[in-house]
Amino acid sequence: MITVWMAELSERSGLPVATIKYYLREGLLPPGAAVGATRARYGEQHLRRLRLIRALVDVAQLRLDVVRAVLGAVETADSRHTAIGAAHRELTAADGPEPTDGSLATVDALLARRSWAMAPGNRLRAALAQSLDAIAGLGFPVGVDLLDAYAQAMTDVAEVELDQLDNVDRDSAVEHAIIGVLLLEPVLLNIRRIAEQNASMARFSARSARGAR
Amino acid sequence: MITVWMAELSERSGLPVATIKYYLREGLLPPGAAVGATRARYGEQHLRRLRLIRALVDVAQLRLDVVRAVLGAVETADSRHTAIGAAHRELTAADGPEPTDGSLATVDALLARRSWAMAPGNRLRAALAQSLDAIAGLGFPVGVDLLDAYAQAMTDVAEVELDQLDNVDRDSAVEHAIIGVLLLEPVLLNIRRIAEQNASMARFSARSARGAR
DNA sequence: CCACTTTGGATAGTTAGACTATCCAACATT
DNA sequence: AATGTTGGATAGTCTAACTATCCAAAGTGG
Repeated sequence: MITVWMAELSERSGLPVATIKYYLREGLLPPGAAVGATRARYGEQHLRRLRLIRALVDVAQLRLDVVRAVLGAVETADSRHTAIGAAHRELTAADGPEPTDGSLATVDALLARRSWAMAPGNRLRAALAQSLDAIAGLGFPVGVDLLDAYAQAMTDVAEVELDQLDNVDRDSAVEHAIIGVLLLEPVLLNIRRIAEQNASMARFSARSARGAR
Repeated sequence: MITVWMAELSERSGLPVATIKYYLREGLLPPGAAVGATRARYGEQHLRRLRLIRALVDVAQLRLDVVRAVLGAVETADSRHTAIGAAHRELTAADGPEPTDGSLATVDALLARRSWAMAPGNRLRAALAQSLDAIAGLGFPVGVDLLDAYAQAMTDVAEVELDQLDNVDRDSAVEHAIIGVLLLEPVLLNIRRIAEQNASMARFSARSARGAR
């Protein structure tokens, strides 16, 4: 196993030594193997962890305390299935206003239509209800057909995503679970924006053509 | 038209007077109608704007400078189509590392497969490539079949989303465009997480059953 | 019409998050 | 033995988003 000093870890990760020390202090990076009181060696996994942290911060826009929570929770998971669940659990913050009964009912109806089961304490139910409330509070409630379209689309997507996860060796399953849950979000959202622009442009041209006729 | 003083605007929006003054200074909220040097009246649109700002900050996690840019850009748009485009443009920040040629080629191939056109300067192309690079940099490149699944799913979704936009009166089209682009993102992501958990659970149980047989 | 309250506008202070820099004593290298 | 790097502790910086204070001009109640 290759091991390196702090200086090289800094160089290879592209992060200043001071920042790596900060991550060590914050418990985001496990300490290196101590060799005497003022020296420690770091391995390949430290480098991989640093890169993962940076990706979560830069791409997924997570705060460091959330990164620590996700990393810790996923690490203690004993399977891909529980790893995904743990990642979701840590990412679904229990903050903001309580969801209304109406939005909770909407969510439950959606779950029922798709025969989706959900453990009693799962915060995703409340989180979805909260995001519906936020929109309804602005006067534009989300229609049932849009919710169904989202649910159908995400059902299709989830199958393909899990296919990918099956082809991964056990060691990197944890990292892969985090990547699958978090880092694919911007990919999906960017594609949504492109699709929206194109669909919008198609309708716009169609309307102009009709108007000009 | 109903108009109110600062005190009532604060009360009805739930925001402290100091915060509303801050938003006025920052140009997020248009000034009220001045009545003398130390008095101004605010209308219903100020209240709606404040609620929209809070939703963009709390739900869509936008920074205030981005909120200002989005609001400004969308307001000067002359149709729903251009409003959506303007919102996307302001949201697609031109930061981070340059995308690699490989990821750009992957994006272009995807666009070609779906016959999606894109204006030359559109930053969405680079943004999508960057998010692919971030994942590839961790050693788990995104497969073409996953990209296609995302593209198909988002194509379906975009049609339903635009159907909603058609049923909206001209006045609130701007707000609706912002909501459609930004506030529906958390809804979609929450549904994705629920769908993933269920798909993951289904496979997990299937595997356990096979193992126990 | 006069004491009292509210407001707009300006300015200064606060808090949280994420670093960044400095020190120092203990090693290790030359 | 001189020089240089490291771990560990501590303190300082920077930005974003408020939050608080002040003050003079305007209303308002009596």
